[in-house]
Amino acid sequence: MEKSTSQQILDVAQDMVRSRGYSAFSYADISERIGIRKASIHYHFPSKDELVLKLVQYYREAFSRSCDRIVQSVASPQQQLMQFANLYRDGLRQGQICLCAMLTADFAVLPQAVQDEVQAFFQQTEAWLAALLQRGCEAKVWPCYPSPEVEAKGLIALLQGAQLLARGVEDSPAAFEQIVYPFLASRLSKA
Amino acid sequence: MEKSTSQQILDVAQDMVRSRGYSAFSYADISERIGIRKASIHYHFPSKDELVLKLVQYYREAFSRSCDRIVQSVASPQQQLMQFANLYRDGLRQGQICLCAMLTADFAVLPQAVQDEVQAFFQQTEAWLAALLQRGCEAKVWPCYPSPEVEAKGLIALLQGAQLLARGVEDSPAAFEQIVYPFLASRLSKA
DNA sequence: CATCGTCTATCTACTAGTAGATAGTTTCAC
DNA sequence: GTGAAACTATCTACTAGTAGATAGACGATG
Repeated sequence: MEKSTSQQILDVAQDMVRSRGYSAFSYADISERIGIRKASIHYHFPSKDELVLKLVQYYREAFSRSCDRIVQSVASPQQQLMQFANLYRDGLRQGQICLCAMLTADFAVLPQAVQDEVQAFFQQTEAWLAALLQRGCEAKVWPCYPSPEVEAKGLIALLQGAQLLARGVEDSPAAFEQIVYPFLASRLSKA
Repeated sequence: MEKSTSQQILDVAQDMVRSRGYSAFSYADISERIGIRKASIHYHFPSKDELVLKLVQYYREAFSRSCDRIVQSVASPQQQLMQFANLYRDGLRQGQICLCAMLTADFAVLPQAVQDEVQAFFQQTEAWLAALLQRGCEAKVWPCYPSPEVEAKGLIALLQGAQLLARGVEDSPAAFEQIVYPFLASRLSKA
């Protein structure tokens, strides 16, 4: 069974926003990519704002599921942290950065509802990462820093900044790893 | 003496790109802000691409001068690093992030010449910061990490990511400090 | 008078969004 | 079951507005 039209629209829109940004993609672009007329896209998503809002909600759920999968499947906190970092690395192969990182750059031109959803994404991600850091601290696999929340914010900042810096380099995933891995190694080693 | 028209254009364009992004600002916006017709802006900068290219060159020079000032004026490497970090904090009050961070988000839609200039900016900044880290290491004010270049990349990634995360929060500069300062304190302490 | 900077007026291409029609499916009353 | 009504998903054709860009006129300055 093929994907529904609205799902195709969301997928293409996600790719475009993550690689080009909110202001640089249009209904005409989507229309061309999936072989459907502009008006048909408006049928599924009446306005661009609504499309992007749905997009962020959908992205937040998918990202949340990825985090759940990490928690459930893998043993050590170190491995979990590694997998979390690799979530940010993997989009780079297609020239994509985190949807909400891109939308944060475009923050000033977003409608309020989308801004709120982006903020909610970050709070959720920070909370998840802070919990992971806390588990690792309790399991004594890395040092206990004063505030797991602040530590989580710092890590997410690093991951997002590394995504930006890695763009425009020929081998983006490798550039990302070069920045992120030494940091993870030194910052979260047992000593 | 007032600023020249072309300088006014560059200043307004810089503000707009740093707050809204490349695709979300227009000649019409600039025209309105400085009270001049669109056609007059084309007289000074025939195309948007040329305007943005000049903008990045101008920004690179200005940023470079700020770095020079830091090197020359202040005593300790710690203070120099702090001032460098604060360069990234200060634009946040006006909702601005680093011009080249924004343009990296918009990377896919930029003409080649602008992409090259943005890359050059990062290389220059990394080199400057790596040199500062090396001086601090030799002066034994902080530990010597294996590669100052990689360390510099990581720091810049953190600063840019922190800028993104701090947007959309009510007091952005404070949010920026909350992320960056603990990191600088722990990562670059003498022990 | 010639250059500089600005203007008005215009252009083409594109933007998001709408109107109205249509083909195919589903629902439901009889 | 049949037929009417409603719904889904698409289309063509259009709107009003904006994008970057250009041609040519105008006034000032030196």
